[in-house]
Amino acid sequence: MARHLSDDELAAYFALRGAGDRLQRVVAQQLRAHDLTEVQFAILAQLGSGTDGIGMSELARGLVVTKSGLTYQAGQLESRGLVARRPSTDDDRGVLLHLTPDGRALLARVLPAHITLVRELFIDRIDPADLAIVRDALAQVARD
Amino acid sequence: MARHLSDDELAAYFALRGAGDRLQRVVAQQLRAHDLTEVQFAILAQLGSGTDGIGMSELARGLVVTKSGLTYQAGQLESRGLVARRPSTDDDRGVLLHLTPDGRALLARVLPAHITLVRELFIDRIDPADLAIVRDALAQVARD
DNA sequence: TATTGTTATACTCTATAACTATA
DNA sequence: TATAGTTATAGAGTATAACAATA
Repeated sequence: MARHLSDDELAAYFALRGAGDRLQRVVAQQLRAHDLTEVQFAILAQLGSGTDGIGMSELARGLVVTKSGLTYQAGQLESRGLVARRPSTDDDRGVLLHLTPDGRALLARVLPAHITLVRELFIDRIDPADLAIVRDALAQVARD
Repeated sequence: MARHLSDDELAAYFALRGAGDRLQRVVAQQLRAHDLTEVQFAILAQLGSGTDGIGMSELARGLVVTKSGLTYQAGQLESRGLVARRPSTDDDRGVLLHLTPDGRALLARVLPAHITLVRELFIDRIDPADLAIVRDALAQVARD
């Protein structure tokens, strides 16, 4: 078992944490301007990917939160008219969460700003020739 | 202004967020086994870098938290005997926070496990030839 | 029996503002 | 006046456990 990290390895680790933290902080700040937290944005983004609505349990698993935590956040978003609950047709226990038109409109306003931020802070700072290497390397880290 | 991200760019962004989130989640889990939160670990790690103690305001700025937030966390750590407050000699308003022997001992137990985790999850998954590229690229993202 | 979703509840953490003391 | 640090306080968010309804 290795007992230490070399200077280069430590620098790489700090760079990863620094980049991840920076991006998270700036994104959170941008979302706050739309009165959204990161969790709420993640919910809207998930719901925006499909068109059919997503069950509460499945959504909670995908976002790595508890069911009760999601119930709370869904309530917050529902009270603002951004999402709505619909009973599931296949499973009488189920509830499908989906975007309202207002929710979809908000997402459509927020996403471009989000993308611009990602470009400014991340993509545009990396030599295009290196981007594939960075992508593949980081994908390995996220891999189970 | 660019209005979208290419598939490759999007994949790179997801990889960065995925890697950052993954690392944060796993590290938090490991720290929880020592009854430490990430903030508390960050405080201990900062205090462990030097030997002289750090002022509350300076520490709060470094960790991007408010003074009152740090007062709370310092109180948590102090009640567990991991840190101690000492009045500053140069500035009668100041308080220097420093590690107790117990705090230093805990840090000495936690750090190797932390380093092993970083190696397993990050360093060892990247081709050594690519590590410098990843490091430099990510350092650009963290840069102001 | 297991799963879906909600509720009640308690707890942790964070920030704001007010305050004291010193620079 | 500004800064160091604490305190009081309130608010947001999260998890646990108990619950009802359905699979």
